[in-house]
Amino acid sequence: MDHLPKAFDAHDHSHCAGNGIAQAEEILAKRNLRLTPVRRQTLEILLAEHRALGAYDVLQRLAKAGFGNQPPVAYRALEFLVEQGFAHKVRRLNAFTACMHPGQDHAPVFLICRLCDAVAETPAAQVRAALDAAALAAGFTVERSSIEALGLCPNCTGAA
Amino acid sequence: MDHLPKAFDAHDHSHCAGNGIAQAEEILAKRNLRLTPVRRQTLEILLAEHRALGAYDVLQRLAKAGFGNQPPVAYRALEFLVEQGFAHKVRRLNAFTACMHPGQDHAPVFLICRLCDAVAETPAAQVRAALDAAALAAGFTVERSSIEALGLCPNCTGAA
DNA sequence: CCTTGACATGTTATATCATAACATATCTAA
DNA sequence: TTAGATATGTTATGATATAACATGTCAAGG
Ligand SMILES: [Zn+2]
Ligand SMILES: [Zn+2]
Ligand SMILES: [Zn+2]
Ligand SMILES: [Zn+2]
Repeated sequence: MDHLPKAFDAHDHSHCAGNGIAQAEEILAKRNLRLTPVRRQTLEILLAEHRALGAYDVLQRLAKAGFGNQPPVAYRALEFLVEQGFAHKVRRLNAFTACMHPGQDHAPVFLICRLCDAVAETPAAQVRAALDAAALAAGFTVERSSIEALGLCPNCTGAA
Repeated sequence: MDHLPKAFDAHDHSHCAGNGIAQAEEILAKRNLRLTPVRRQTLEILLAEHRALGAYDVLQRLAKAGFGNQPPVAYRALEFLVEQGFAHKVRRLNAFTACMHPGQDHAPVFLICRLCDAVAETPAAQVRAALDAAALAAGFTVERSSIEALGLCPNCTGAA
């Protein structure tokens, strides 16, 4: 089993975090939008782990870093990151995770491990195509989609 | 465009409701489980429309029908119906909808119209297969999945 | 400069969604 | 007919999310 998503594989995670911030800065500069301190910190919080964090978890960490600790502080930063494509909301978890391919237009497919809570974003083209075809047959136009699988990641498959 | 899902097409809706209850009764009898008054009423409430209702909407209707009006009343009935496969939770909406193919083992794919709120369940085999393949490539074992599309139904596509 | 308008943040309050825990009632089978 | 299992009622609280408004920051145009 090669080419595992980073979330399921040992890797130099400092790259993930560093790249995430760098790409966000670059893309936002092109769009004339600002990666303000709260937004930056929020993205760093999400990038710190390959899993999804609830808004209140994020809020708590923001508060520790010296930002306001009222819910809108977290929700606004998260909303911005989601709109700009640097984070996604995982609906099954009511939680947020950093996007692993910012800049590339993509509808994410999430694999969520129910044991270790790892969240991986996996290539979606085929799944999207199948969904679009099913929708088309029903005369339905897809604008946004959430595709999420809950199960066991490779590391937890044995331990089940 | 033929073979539209009922949710998007004019149809004799009394069949949907009647069949839904009848099938639930039959299946539950086989399983030695009971379609109690609250459960039955809850299923009727969900079957009444091809859309998803929040638990508190359901609760309000249950209260009007003479049942308790505390949240657990609705959540327990909904949980039972979901476990037994007569209803699904639509995660994007935090809401519940009656299953259109009870008895058949299936992971649903939902098409949710953002204008008229109609929710249709559409054939999922291809989409599921694509998702399973993507997961397999990542060494991930899918146990449950939610696949939901938000967009415009055939009736609302023009009106957009 | 300095004003002004857009954007961003802080804060209060409240809305919405969901479950824990325990008391009471009903059904089923020994 | 009584004991255990299942179901319902009720209180209380937890978890998630947004509305509304006050304050602060910044960058352009005068
Ligand atoms: Zn990493
Ligand atoms: Zn895992
Ligand atoms: Zn119908
Ligand atoms: Zn519609």
